[in-house]
Amino acid sequence: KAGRRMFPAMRVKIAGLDPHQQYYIAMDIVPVDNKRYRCPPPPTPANGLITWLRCFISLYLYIYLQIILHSMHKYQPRVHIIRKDSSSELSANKPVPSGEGVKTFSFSETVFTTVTAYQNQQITRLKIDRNPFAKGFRDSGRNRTGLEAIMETYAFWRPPVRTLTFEDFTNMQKQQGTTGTSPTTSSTGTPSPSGAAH
Amino acid sequence: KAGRRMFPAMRVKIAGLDPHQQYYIAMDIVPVDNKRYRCPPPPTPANGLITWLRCFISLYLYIYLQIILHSMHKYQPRVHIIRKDSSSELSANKPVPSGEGVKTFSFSETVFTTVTAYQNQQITRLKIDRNPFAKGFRDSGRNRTGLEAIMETYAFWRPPVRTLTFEDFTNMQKQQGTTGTSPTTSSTGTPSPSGAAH
DNA sequence: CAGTTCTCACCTAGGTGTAAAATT
DNA sequence: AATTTTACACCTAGGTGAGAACTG
Repeated sequence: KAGRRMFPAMRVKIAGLDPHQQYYIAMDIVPVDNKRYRCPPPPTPANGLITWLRCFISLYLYIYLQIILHSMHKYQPRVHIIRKDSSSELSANKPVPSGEGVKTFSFSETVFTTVTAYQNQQITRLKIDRNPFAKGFRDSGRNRTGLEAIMETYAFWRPPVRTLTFEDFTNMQKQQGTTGTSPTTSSTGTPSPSGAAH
Repeated sequence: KAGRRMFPAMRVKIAGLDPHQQYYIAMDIVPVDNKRYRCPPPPTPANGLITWLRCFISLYLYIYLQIILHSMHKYQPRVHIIRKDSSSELSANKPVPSGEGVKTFSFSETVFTTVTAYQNQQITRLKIDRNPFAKGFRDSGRNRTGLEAIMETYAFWRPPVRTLTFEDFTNMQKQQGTTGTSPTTSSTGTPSPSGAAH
């Protein structure tokens, strides 16, 4: 066991795929630059957090990627949708293919900076308040109430991990069939996950 | 949440598949008869337990099936290997197809009887000694030692749940390619998981 | 009374930030 | 001095059988 889990997690919603076509969904994380960042890190636009909240998500797909990042650097997660017939071999070690039948999406809202210790007290509070595993550090004095609390609860709510069933794929195909034709993607995520040191 | 997890879990090892062919692996549980069993249940052949222990298992595939069974009945788990080109639609609700390209395996060692309360003290001890979640009830006086303890540890050891990666499939295909040609299957399992009542 | 359901203490398994210690 | 590593208390999440309570 090495490194720590990314939080909040990268989440994407995909619509408009061709139900008669098979696709690969790939994800990677690429460096934004070669700079080494020092404290305090530049302020991060956290207002995109709630903006992208959506209520209906049809299918949860958990991928445990073990990605090694360098600390104190900026990274950009990307999502790739690859039509299966685009005859390029897929491998975890090779770069994602490009060209016809391959679409890559990256969102500036999800750029994050890796750290081993939080340099900013606001980031610490954000994570303590949002991550259920950090409940032990929560300041019960400043509890959020009402709609705000509910929204925050649902913003990062996730069902327990499970393996997909045939019914999931059936429902997925049904839902894909009811939408349009051109690929659309939206994402929810924030900066500031802690990264695993090399 | 309803019912309880099957323990020990059904485990199969498959070899001899054609690496250039795609397959579905399916599993179901069928009733052995319509009888309703009463205490004490007939003695179960538990000696097949260690007999089938194997050291090399290349790939773990976790499937969380939610199967509803009736209590106090006997059931037989089955495993199906279905060549993908056998053009019959696969569904969780329809019965498994049969015919060319479909092979079904069932092992009498894995027949089990569903209960809501253990009728046999030996079964209780078996489960307490083997299931890591029941460690709290273990009688530390009768600890097994030496090779026996190691074997028992490995007999039901399982890695943490994770999603498969491309490398897993790559390795899987390599390993399949090195073995023979005709499908072979072996299984480890014992009777007596507790079932979810209807 | 035979079976079933429910609650509970006790586990496994692993994700948090903290603070001290180690490293560079 | 800045950064990383490590051990730790405190969580989430959920799987055990025991035993009480419940049901027909």
